[in-house]
Amino acid sequence: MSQSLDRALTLVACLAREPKTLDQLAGEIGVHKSTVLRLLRTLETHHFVHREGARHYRLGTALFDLANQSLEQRDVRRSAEPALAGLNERTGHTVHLASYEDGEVVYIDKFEGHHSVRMYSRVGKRAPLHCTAVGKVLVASFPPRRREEVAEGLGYPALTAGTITGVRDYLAELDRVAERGYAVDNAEHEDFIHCVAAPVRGARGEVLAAVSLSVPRVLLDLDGLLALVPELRKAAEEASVRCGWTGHEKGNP
Amino acid sequence: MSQSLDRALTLVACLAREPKTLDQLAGEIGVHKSTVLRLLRTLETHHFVHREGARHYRLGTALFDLANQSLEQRDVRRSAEPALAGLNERTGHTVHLASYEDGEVVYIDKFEGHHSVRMYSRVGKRAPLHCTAVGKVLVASFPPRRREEVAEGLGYPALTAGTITGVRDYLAELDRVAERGYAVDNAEHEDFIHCVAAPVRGARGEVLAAVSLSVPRVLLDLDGLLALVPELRKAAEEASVRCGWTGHEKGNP
DNA sequence: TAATTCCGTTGCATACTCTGCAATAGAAGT
DNA sequence: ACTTCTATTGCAGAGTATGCAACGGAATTA
Repeated sequence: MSQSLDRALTLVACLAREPKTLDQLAGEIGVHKSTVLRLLRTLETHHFVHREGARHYRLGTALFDLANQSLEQRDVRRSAEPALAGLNERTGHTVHLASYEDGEVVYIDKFEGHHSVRMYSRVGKRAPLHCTAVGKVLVASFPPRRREEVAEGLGYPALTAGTITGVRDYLAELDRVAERGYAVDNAEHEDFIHCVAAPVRGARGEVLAAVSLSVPRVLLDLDGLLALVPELRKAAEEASVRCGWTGHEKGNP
Repeated sequence: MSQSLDRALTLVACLAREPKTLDQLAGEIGVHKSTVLRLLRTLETHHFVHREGARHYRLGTALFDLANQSLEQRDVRRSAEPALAGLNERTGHTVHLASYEDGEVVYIDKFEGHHSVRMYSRVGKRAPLHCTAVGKVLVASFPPRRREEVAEGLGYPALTAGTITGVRDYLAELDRVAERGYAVDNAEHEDFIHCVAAPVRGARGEVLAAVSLSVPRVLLDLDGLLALVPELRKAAEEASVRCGWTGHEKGNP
């Protein structure tokens, strides 16, 4: 592990929240300011950070550039876009596209709901596997052995009253999800918001990502949300077709 | 300048184009693979890169996250969004929001045109100041002395037949832009595409960014494009108001 | 206007981190 | 089974990053 690189990346993460001064940064990561200065200078030449006035640093534009290039590489995202935009248009609710990465869910695309009450999220944000509809869909797509492995590696923090907090319960839930073909998060991640999710499949039937609808409970009760499932699955299927999917439901090759 | 950090950031830039193997990367930056491996590992723990299968690395999701957090901080972007979306909706053409940074233009937002012929660009991309409408608007907003400074620092590469290639011509153009309140790029950056741009101002009248309309010439001739200027200025003004602008045209406080 | 404080910046010597090498291990292909 | 290719690890030396302390400039206070 490279010390200086590690420190530099930590600096970048610190700056993500808000612009900061040299001293603030030095204090936060516990390194002398001269060191921080030098790291910042290198980051600056690569446009990773940018000087704001004389005494503040903020994130630079290389991040935008890299992120967009990276997103363009994600074929699922590009392929799924029209289907998700349509779903968002028709339902008026927040649509997320998420994939599995290192024991977490990562949001790779988002379409804002049309209502004023919105869920807070962000492309690139990570979320737990055990209490999100997308997480359930993604893990449910794994072969049984791996499913257990992953399930056992989770910490099951209880984020709301409804959060699943044990391996057994989670595995049982995954079975249900795999069988039904969609997952529900009944305010298990955030109070006041519930979601449904369905898988997006690729050419060989493998699950590439999960699409979800996130709706504040004040706008729609659980039955209302479940009534949207056919619409959701239609969109997920449309996205799957765009990703090269041809076959039908099942199959873990 | 930190060597290891410099190398690591270069690696990230290399990965932006496409996923690569360890050896490829080592070759590209001219460093032994064991070194590259260690840098990649650190980058990986920060989610800057991600292992794809066993022998490929791609950009990680931290980039999305940071980029989006950073964009959320850019007040201009958030404030200008509705006005730009409206302009895009009404005209059907590509709308860009750009700001000045280190002698270049940086695109900080983009709304795709509705036509199949599109301009290639990307949020985060950088472009020259001398041959873009947004560049002219941004530099024209500087006080005279600084304007000259910047103008003299440019290289004036001729990207098309119409590109301005000298300091004098450029300064004269800036005068016109400042007077008219908008700028034109008559296929000076890319053949086949021409643009018009106008400034977005903040509370004290200072120019925060520039909005532009980019249109392929096959869709609209120059007169047709210029006919859109009032529409463009209306949108730029609307955005300015959202950014706290109250006064009228002129004024460099 | 002068004094004070707060930051950012630079030079330098030291220590430690990073680097390159060479050997190992493991996978893919023949 | 053998070859080839790639990733991975241990080690010792070199070079780089680090912390310190002093400097300088700007803003703040008296």
